[in-house]
Amino acid sequence: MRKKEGDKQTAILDAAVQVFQREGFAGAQVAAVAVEAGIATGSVYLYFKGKDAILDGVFERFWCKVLERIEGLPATEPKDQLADQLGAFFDSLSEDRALAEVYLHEHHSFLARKSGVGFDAFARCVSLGEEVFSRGVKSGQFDKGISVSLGRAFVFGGVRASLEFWLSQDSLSAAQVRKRTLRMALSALTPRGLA
Amino acid sequence: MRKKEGDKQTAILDAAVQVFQREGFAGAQVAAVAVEAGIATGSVYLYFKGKDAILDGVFERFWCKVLERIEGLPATEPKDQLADQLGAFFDSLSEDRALAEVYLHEHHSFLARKSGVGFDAFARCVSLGEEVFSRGVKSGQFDKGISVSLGRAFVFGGVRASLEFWLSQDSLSAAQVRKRTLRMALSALTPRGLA
Amino acid sequence: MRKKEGDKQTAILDAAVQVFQREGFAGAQVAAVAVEAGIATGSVYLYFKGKDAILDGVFERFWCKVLERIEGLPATEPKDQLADQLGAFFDSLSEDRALAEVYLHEHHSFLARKSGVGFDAFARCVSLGEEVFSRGVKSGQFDKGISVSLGRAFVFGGVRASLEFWLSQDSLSAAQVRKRTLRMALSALTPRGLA
Amino acid sequence: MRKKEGDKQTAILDAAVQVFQREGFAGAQVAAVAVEAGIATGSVYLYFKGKDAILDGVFERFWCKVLERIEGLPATEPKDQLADQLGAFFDSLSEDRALAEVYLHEHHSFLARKSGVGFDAFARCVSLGEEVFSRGVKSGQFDKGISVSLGRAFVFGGVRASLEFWLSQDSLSAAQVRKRTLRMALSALTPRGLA
DNA sequence: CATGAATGAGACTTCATTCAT
DNA sequence: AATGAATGAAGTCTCATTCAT
Repeated sequence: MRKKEGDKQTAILDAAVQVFQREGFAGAQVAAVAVEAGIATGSVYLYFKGKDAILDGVFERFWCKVLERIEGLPATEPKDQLADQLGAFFDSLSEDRALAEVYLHEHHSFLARKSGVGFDAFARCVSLGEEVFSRGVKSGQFDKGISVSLGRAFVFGGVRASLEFWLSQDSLSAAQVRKRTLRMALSALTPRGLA
Repeated sequence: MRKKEGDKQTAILDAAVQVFQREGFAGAQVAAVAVEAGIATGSVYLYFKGKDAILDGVFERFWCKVLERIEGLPATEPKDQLADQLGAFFDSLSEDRALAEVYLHEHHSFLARKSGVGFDAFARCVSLGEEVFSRGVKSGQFDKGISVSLGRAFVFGGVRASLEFWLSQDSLSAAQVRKRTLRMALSALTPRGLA
Repeated sequence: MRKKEGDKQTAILDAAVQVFQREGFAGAQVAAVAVEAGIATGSVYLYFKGKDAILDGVFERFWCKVLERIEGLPATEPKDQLADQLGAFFDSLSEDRALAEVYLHEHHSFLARKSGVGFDAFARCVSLGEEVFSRGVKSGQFDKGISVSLGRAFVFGGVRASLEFWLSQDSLSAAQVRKRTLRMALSALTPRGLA
Repeated sequence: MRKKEGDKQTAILDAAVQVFQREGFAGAQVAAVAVEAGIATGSVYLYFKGKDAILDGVFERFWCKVLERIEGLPATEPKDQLADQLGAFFDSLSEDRALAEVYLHEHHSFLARKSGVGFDAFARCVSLGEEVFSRGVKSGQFDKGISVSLGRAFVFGGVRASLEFWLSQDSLSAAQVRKRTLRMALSALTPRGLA
């Protein structure tokens, strides 16, 4: 797990994801992260202010990547675009099991701080999602009886839970879970009674 | 002898929910729980083996209550029964904001232990949900292209996220969130293309 | 291990010996002594002021018994009488393995307090031993080059160690160890050069 | 990096001996040992796994020193060599009153663990003593009617008791007690009837 | 006398963070 | 910049003792 000497910040984040997954954030020791990153304990503090900042760093990197993907998506039909957005979120986590577990267990404490570059990226992702949702509502593709933020929260939560499910089993592949999850997500937002 | 005054076990659980909400489980001190419960620190250990056991106790009480509600539901149409089950889950949390927050933040560590009376109750709730889902799939009400456990996970996660949303805002009442959430949940599982 | 209801003090002492042997004095809980004695924790404090007092009680009972035996010995030749005294000490411990272990491990803390009925009995035993030793020195049976109290301490310590040895093995019976130990003890005090 | 300043391990052991003597092992606080050693409480745990390990460390150092002395003794007549061995043991303790008291009070708990470098050194000392004893028995200098291990235990215990005696008084010097003790020890093992 | 639930001071130990090198 | 030994505050849990019943 020796990282390129040139990027200790990255090495620390990678190490942190591994250690946080194994021990949980609360149970993880900064010294263990340092060992995993192949550097000295004290060096961690040259790159991060403290333990919390490492977790923030993990999610900052994550959300910036997701944001990048989402912003790179072509503007298509609301339904398709929303599916692409949720898919990007799903993929960003399913590509890294350790990160996915850390997300499931520790993301709430990241959100609680409500500030920082990472939080802004997160908020922007949410915002982009809600924009697409709004467009869909206007065009009648999405149920207008659901508040936009509630709808966004619901499908987001559903995707999150699907990931958790995927991690817990071996029968379904990430692709299978992804496909079914997106179908459910869109279905959830689609007005019923309508064909 | 000094008799058991009232119900200290209950008092501790109630206190724990408050303290865990305020400080988070990791940040909460057993001494603070004791103060909140109006007893001495050491007394907590007469009722719970340790700090972890208190958290287990909180969720054991929660899931046993949910299970009781769910088992008390009449056997109706799969769609209705599933809505009732998810509603019971939603209600059990929306009735107690502090418990809801503790649920959102700490439930994963409860699940990680995978044992105890509380876990059994949780597993039974999951099981009951999947049974209803299965029935619905057979009767054609639910999409048969979704694996039962994935579908259950998705809607469960959606409801969880709706609760989180509800806690974060003031515009929508619990009843409103509940109603829309259940509609989304059922929609998610309903085959599309069907009228 | 239920004791006669009439003598809880005795029951507590008997129980204490068992528990102190198993756990050591420091590791023993008063509650465990109470359980072993078949009474309530609080009741212990009706008979003993505290945990220390129980240990004192154990050794008080022990030394009073030893004193009784020693005082009951006939006045004979110093060599024989000293052997009888040491034998009485040895027997009082070898008759009760648990007590012997407690003696070996905890007697020093009993002595450190230097007061109480038990300590007086102990001091009297020592004194009686030294008297006989002195007589033996005068009559030339014992080495006059050894200070009386040092000689007494040495043989006492030797007997103590023999007991410890006896507890640690199974080849030699108590009687065998006793016999050889007394021979060594007398030999230790007998002037040499008389070869 | 902060280099190891001096020898903290040694400082801790020295401090521990003082504190254990004053308070007894059970009553001693790790914090007090740290203060006595002039370091922070937490630093103790950089050198020792826990409180028990400190006590083990004290006796490990002690027995290794005794072993070194004993192994350095010239091979002479069994009587002389045994006297030298016991003398080395006596000296190692009489040179440090605090250590002697700790030995008297806490050595049994060290032995109870029956493992570690210190225990091996102890066992080796015992073994060397028994070898010499055996040789003496074969050459007729020592009483063949005493089991080797019992004889070793007896004289060992006698020396231990003499040390305890020496600590308790002021009339006899260490040298005087030593001389008389060794005479008694050898006498104890010498066959009688050879009068 | 008897009970045993309750108490709460106190100890061990951990670990995020610092800083001399 | 890098190191890792040192720090010391803080928290969990124990258990001798008390006292209301």
